[in-house]
Amino acid sequence: MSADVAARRGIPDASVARLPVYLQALTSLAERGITNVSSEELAAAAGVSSAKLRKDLSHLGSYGVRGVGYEVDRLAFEISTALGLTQDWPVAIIGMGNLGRALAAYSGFATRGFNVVAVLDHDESIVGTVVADHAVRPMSDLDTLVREDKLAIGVIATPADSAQDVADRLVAAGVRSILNFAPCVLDVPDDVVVRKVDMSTELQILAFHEQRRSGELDLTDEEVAL
Amino acid sequence: MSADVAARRGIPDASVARLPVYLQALTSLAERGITNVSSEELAAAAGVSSAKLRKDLSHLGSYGVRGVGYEVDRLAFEISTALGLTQDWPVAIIGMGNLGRALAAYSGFATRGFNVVAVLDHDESIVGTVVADHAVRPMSDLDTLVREDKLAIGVIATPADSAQDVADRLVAAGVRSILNFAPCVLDVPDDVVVRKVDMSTELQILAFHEQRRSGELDLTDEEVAL
DNA sequence: GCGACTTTGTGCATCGCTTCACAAGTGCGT
DNA sequence: ACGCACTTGTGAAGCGATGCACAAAGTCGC
Repeated sequence: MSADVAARRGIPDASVARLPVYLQALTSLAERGITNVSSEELAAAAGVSSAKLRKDLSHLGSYGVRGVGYEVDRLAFEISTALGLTQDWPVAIIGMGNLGRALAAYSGFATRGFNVVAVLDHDESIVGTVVADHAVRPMSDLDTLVREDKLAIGVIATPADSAQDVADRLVAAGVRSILNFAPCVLDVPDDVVVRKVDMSTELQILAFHEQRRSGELDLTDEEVAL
Repeated sequence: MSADVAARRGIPDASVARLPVYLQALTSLAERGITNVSSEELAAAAGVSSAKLRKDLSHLGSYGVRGVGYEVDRLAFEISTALGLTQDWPVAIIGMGNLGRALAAYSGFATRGFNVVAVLDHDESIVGTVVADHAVRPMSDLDTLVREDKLAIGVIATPADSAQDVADRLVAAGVRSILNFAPCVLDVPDDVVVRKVDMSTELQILAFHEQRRSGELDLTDEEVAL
């Protein structure tokens, strides 16, 4: 019961962000027929240290057996429960450009607790066309979706200059979780959670490291004073 | 000169990860004709605290004027320099599924110092077809691309089960920066930098917060002992 | 049963990032 | 020329995450 409390309150954000990775690793192990795993092995599969893994899992409860390790299926279930994946979350994708269509067609949603209930677009000429088995709906359908389909998560796949407007409409309709693919910062109320995915940002971070590497070569020439 | 040292060494990872956001905000401000900005204003536009912004910028050097603020163009240039965006980085996209094609068509690359020099796929029946002005090339072209086009960054847009194999080929060819869109953990040597972008992971984090919110309602009933 | 071995869960020290608070520096009005 | 209002840059304190090391708790062989 104390574990149940920990599962709801005070799991560090850094731990939460790693739980999906552990779940991926566990699923992969299960597919290979592995039923038991030690923290050392699972940590290696997830690319983290074993101490970190054990500390993360300890926030969920005590689901391992000392001297043995973790049962793969059991641990996957417990992580799924902690993440709230025992229920299906209705998701809507807004913006049917290249990226939006790719996301709509992506099969990874359905496999783990997410259900694309609708795809929308602002453009009247696109509304009505079919993308990945979904008829594209107009933005005005948002309220209906929240009310009737219990829409909980909105995915923004529009250009940057439309993103804030879409976010405002999502918030107004009652959506409090947003995944933003547009390369811009969204301004939303405090109780709305936004996660940003931006490949330009990631590439720029890679460029930084790439540049730093090439800079290291002539570092010895310059910093003699250090 | 001391600023130049700081620009190369010891910029905290957390700061580097935010620099692209600042750059976005600055670009947006410049487009609106704004030439000067205070740390308070820029911080608001980037969604961070002004203290954090100033500390981040202080790692690059001292490019602000006390009592006035920052010149937008100048600061954008300095951040671009720190990130290594003054040169164009050659990028290759591997995997021409839905996502790979969407990425290849994405215009955001060219605008920010990245140049898609090639798109590749493992599947022989796709090789030779044209995607977004690029003829799809076979995986065996990787070595040539690194040698002749100075390919520095590889973008993996394949299914999860091919991703590790692609990563191994990239590393073998000499690529040391990888952006991974496949939902799996990549095992690479220490000197290779991998950034992972995974919408399933992000959705699961959103699901956690969404579930925690609904759990808070009956929290008062349960935790009387606390 | 019992002792040797294995692995978890966790207190503690450490590290790095964030936040605070203010001295130092700049422009402006008078 | 001078003081006032404003904003940057930064030392120092605070906070959360990470890594270490080991006691607790279990299994296996005999």
